Amino acid sequence: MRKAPTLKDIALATGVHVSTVSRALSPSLRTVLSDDVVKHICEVAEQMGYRPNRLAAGLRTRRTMTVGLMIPDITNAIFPPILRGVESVLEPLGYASIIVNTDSILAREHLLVDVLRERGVDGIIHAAVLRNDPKIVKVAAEGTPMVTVNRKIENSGIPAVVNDDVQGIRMILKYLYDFGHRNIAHIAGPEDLSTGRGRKNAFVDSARELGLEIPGHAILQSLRFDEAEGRRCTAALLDGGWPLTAILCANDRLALGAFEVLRARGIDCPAQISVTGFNDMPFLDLIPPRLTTVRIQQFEVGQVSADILVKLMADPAAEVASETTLPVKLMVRDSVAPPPYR
Amino acid sequence: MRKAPTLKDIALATGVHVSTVSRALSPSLRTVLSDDVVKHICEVAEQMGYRPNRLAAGLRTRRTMTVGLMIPDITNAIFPPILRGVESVLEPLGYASIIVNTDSILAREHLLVDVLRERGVDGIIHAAVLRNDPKIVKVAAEGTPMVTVNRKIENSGIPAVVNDDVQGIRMILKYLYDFGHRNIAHIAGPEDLSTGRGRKNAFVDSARELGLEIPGHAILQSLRFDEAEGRRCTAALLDGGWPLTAILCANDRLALGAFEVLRARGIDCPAQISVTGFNDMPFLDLIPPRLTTVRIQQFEVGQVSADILVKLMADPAAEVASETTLPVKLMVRDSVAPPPYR
DNA sequence: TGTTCTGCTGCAATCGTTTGCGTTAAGTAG
DNA sequence: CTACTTAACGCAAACGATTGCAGCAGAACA
Repeated sequence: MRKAPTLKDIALATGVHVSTVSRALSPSLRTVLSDDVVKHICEVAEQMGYRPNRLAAGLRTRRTMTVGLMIPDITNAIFPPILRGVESVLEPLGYASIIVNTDSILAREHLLVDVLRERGVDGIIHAAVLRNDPKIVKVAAEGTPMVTVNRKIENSGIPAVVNDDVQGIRMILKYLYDFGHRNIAHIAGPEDLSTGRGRKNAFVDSARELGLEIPGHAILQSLRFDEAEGRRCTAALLDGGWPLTAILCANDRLALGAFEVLRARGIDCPAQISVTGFNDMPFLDLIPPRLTTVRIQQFEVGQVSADILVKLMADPAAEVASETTLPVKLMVRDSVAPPPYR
Repeated sequence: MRKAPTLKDIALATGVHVSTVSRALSPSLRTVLSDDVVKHICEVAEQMGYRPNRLAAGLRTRRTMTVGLMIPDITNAIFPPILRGVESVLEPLGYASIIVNTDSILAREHLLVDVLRERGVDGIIHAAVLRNDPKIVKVAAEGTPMVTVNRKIENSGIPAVVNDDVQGIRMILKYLYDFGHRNIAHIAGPEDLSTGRGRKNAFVDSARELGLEIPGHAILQSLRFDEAEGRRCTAALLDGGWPLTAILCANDRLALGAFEVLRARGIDCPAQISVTGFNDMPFLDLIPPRLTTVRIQQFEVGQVSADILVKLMADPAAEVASETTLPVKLMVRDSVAPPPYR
């Protein structure tokens, strides 16, 4: 194991002081040196295969050029595109990312945020926040640049990049309405996530605007954004006896769970019951009956949040939008049809 | 921004030397101190919210407790489960992971391996290696603990954790054969990946064992493991005129591409042409005609590779299996049927 | 009582970079 | 020819933690 060359090694090889080598290798400081010294040092450094030690530099400068990305679960297909969006802006700038999965567990989240801080991340992109979380707010307030994505912590002062949930729910509810649906149930996302609650509120408000009478028991509360909860809620809904003709799900995975239950019970979707989703996760267009859903801009949401984080890392006091809302788009596919004639 | 407390701060608060604090906080060294001093220091540290600075510790000890994970592309659905498998063993041990996407581009891979080394990772799990890659071999030889997963660098001395590709291909080819298929085409994976070449060799060998005559033009060479290449190769295959009755694809995404072309041309799968995949990626069982494929143990492959890496990081000279092959399993679904009668 | 041992803690160097400040020599002006 | 500016570089102190070694006390022993 040959030891990696350090500034000192280069200094020794070139006969100058390490501080001179340091300056020669820094684009902004090399101007104070004479051109030929810079050139010589760079050549030797190159030839020795010098790579700066970010640990040492970070210790001194308090900038590690690494950021932390907190997500609920990387196996959830909507997060990888977000990460690539983040990476697309951060990597060219020289940042690396430490990615952690919180599994939406508060204790894990708190543990992991410390894992990130111990490693001196320059900032955190948080795609897994709960609707309120004092510890995270405290970390941000103590000076760690942070932006939340997809979700937000309500009036926390932490910049958030979100999708236009209200508009998305409104569009898709209107779409169902226009097909003639009046008895529309909603499988809501978890209460402790801003997306869960936000979409539910949007559902209630939009329903009122449309003059729909939605009884309380037609709104089911899921505990997680996954297929199992989709199944549970759908079954409960069907067993409830309300003559629903459509189910508006708070996300695609809940809708996939709904598909399963309907299929198992021999209920045709969309002929008998229409189903809609939210997010438009990958491969959805290959799974029948192709789910009509709302497309969120996953990659872009990552990009925008990274852009903001970069600004914040450059200047923690920078003025950035406290909330950036990206437009969504209705993806019309096959899971919605007119309600059956009765 | 309140500065994070350091050992020095605790030392000041407790009236002892920083070295004493350091020892008190280290489980292995605290035994040399008197119990009450340890207790007092721990209490004060706890109360001040002390978190060790891994940068500083890493600079001194050359261990950062972070590892690098190199994958081709996180949006490829088979990698997230692998990452979770890796995380399941590394995180409890206190390791964090820096994840990078190489996009299977050599130049990016080389760049990113330096990104990891600059940050002083204690080891690298490499799920994106090309079949041969001198630079990576050099990095490993210079002492960076490394294990490759899913793929391998042939006789490089780098421990590899792979799936039993040979057995998988043999099983699925036999499965097709037993249905009566004799004209079986193969869409092979990229030549520069060990999985691509390995599965192709396994196909050729297994075909010979079964006494199948497979003409050279029935083996199409894809350039990437994706749907677009699956489409291209399938189209070329169909246009080639060979009366094939089945297509054995080197992975699921190629098979999904094949599905598309068959559907577009009005060819029924499996009635007219059977198709098989490899990997069993998530959601595959929801996409019709449900693909018959080979399941690899994604999570486990991650676990095992992390286990090995841990051993290597503890002792770079540790004796570890140079190649660990995990068993695969045939997933029988709906995309295979007997060849049409002619 | 003097000596040795042992248990506990302090000292200081070290890891590799960065950076404010001081020093030197060359260059310019008077 | 002296004085003073400026360019170019060296010095050394940080950053926060670890760790070999030294020192000091008290205990045990002769």
